[in-house]
Amino acid sequence: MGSTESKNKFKDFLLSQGLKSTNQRELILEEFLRAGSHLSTEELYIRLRKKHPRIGYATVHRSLKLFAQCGIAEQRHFGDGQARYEASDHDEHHDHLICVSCGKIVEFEDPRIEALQVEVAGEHGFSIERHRLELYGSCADCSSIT
Amino acid sequence: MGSTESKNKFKDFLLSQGLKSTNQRELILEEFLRAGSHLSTEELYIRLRKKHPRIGYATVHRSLKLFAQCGIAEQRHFGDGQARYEASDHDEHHDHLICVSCGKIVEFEDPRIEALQVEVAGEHGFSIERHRLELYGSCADCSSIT
DNA sequence: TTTAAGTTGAAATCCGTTTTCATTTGGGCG
DNA sequence: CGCCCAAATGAAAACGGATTTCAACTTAAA
Repeated sequence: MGSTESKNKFKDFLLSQGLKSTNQRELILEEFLRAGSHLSTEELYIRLRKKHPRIGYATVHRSLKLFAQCGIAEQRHFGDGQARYEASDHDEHHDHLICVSCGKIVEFEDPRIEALQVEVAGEHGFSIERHRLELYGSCADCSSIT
Repeated sequence: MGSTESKNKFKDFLLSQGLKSTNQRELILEEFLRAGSHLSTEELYIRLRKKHPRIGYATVHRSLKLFAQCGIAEQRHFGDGQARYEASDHDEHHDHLICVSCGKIVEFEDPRIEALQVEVAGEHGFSIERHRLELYGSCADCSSIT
């Protein structure tokens, strides 16, 4: 999903919900799209603060929730106790490789794994709505150092 | 891992770390093993409280951490913000199916998925230490109701 | 026993998240 | 344009689970 597309989708969402388009929301969305994925609320807040010191943490938090509601962002939890948000591709699901050493996060996608998930779930009578797959280990850089 | 085996492993662990075997720790471990898996600290605490009102939440919390440290339990997070613990099988890894409707948790294991995970990680230069795979959806019971 | 070190439970603290509330702002309407 | 009201904002407070503190109490080794 492109940057312009996300912005339009957000505007439509605000309109449809009777919510208002504000300067803060625009700034936050822009920074969110610019910043690359997997940011925590805190990280995004700090980035914004540099250029726009009057923006409050609560507004960043609330905006991220709105982004998630309208489908341009997704909330993730990688076990460090913080919620992280990533811009969503929407038609393209993906999973994550996380380096336990340097924290690098790589996205991947494998239809074979997805297919097996559906199969296994079926064997237990489940129909899957969504899933979470995270692989934790060492990336190439960190493996070579040790 | 059998119940007796876990108890012995815990005792060995305590000894090896210069920690003490106490009545509370025994009670908590017994109730933990009896209770079936995926309990939160809170849930285990409530169960214990019925028979042993003098046991404190902090002690339950600390004991569960010890169980995890010595390898007889594993901590899990299923996205409801609470840590849950399960007795660990240790040589047998498994993943989870979670019913979003009734909260039922089913364990499963699929070597084909595991193999693909290793393969995909390798393509990105990662070596996997551990992973998390959770499938969220509706179980057979809940699907048939709706 | 005596004693030093570890443990306990209640309460306090931590820390990310979420809410409150007084004030400000957006934008529809005359 | 200005008015007005609902929505939004930001600072601070509240929240909730996890963790720590600390004085009193156990454990187990000598």
